[in-house]
Amino acid sequence: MKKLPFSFYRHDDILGIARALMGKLLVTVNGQSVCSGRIVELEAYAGETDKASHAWNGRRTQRNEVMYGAGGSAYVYLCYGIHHLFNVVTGSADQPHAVLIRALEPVKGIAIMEKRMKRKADHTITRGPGNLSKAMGIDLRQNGISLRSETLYVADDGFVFPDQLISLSPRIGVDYAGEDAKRLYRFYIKGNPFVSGKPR
DNA sequence: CAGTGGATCGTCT
DNA sequence: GACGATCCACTGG
Repeated sequence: MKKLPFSFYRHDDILGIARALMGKLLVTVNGQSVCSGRIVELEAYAGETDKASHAWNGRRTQRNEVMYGAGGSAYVYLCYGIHHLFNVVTGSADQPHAVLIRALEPVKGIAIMEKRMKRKADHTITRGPGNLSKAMGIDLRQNGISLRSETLYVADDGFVFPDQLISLSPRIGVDYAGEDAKRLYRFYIKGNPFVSGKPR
């Protein structure tokens, strides 16, 4: 079980990185509490040329500043005033690519997740970007930190999903993005109950 | 089931 | 002052 090296993130093949992140482990550590989950759904956001991205057309604000740093850090922001959405920043410096993590299959720390969610674990406990952040204890405090931190990291335990299990679709909730909304930038595991949306 | 609307607040105009 | 890379409860069929 190894933390991914920065070289994993710091190049501009955003779709290649997205594909490679499928099946990796997201880990959070809070004191004695360790939680981890396997990535089963995500979306790529292709920087300045992608209308669905916060960095579209070179948009650069206090909020999305971390996207413009070199890959390998966390971009967390608040959505609808309620949900924290967790992104993996990728690309070389000034190349504001990111991958939104949308669903995990819980691996460790399920009792801790239940406590955070105030309910019993089921297939929805880490389903959807808002839910997984809450279950994993991710919020704005993690914005900008390294993905090789003690308290937050992405790891490879050798597990790989075969290509035949991976499906592509348009991204969720980006209808405003015109032609870019049609891009097949969402990756998910076929039939996995932790994947958001309707089964397909 | 599908469709609708409320929650709730940091961020940008 | 408006709105969002969401979620869930609630409605009606």
